[in-house]
Amino acid sequence: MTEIFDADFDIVKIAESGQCFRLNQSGENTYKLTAQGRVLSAERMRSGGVRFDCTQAEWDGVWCSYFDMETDYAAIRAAIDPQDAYLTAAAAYGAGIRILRQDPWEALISFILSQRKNIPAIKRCVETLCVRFGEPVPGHVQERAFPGAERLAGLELDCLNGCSLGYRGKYAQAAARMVASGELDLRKLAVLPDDALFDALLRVPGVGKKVAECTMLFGFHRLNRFPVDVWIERVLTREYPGGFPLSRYAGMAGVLQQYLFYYERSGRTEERRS
DNA sequence: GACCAGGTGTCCG
DNA sequence: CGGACACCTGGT
Repeated sequence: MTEIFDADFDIVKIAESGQCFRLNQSGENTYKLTAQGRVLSAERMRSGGVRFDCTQAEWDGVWCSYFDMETDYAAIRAAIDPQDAYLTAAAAYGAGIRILRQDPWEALISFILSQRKNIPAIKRCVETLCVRFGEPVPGHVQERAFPGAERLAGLELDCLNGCSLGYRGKYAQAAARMVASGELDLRKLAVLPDDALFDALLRVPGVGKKVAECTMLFGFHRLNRFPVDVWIERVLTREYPGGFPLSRYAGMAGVLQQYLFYYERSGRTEERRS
């Protein structure tokens, strides 16, 4: 067991933030995450802390980095323009969200599958892929890891489409084959500058601007990226008709995007106005 | 049954 | 080069 106390760590908000699809509520106060070839349970304590069912060594070696504990999110919020009341409110509301360091491959496929799907549907098809094609997680009978590129690359399209991927099945298959063949080397992409990484991702079928941005932010931890989906688009037209001041927030735009996204999805803005 | 959901590729003008 | 439009599938 490891317990952390950090005002800037809210497992509920992270789970609801829509950045990852394998962190889910498993009990009244517990959440379960499958990632890093492991399963982690987290329990919210009355004390305000979060207790994990892992050793201190496992926390230090794996999860501390996965949850991006080295980034100072309070400092990012402190950098927000105090004149920007909307962003200030969104950030206060979303405090506790962190950008996870997800596996680039898993993020790439997950966001390819996300297009024109709602979050429950995305979670369902990711879960089905894992159950059918993923390797068991060591030490756990039930849990499956996210299937590797080689595994997906070897599947017939029918097998993929059996997981409710719809027209995205052929995209996922093509991406898997690019990665499995080495045509798309995610380890090499990881060291590319932002622009080059973005261009490389756009070459994958089914990856457009939005999916590339999400893959960069959530899979490659490029905190400067600012994915614009329909929710963010709504915020931008309503609150930032003159444009969002991206240049002011170099290196942290992605974090602010998460705050805006979470705030918009919560419906807080509408409530305040009615 | 029409319509939409955290888009993308394609085809028009 | 911007703007329609189709696309799988599950839910309202």
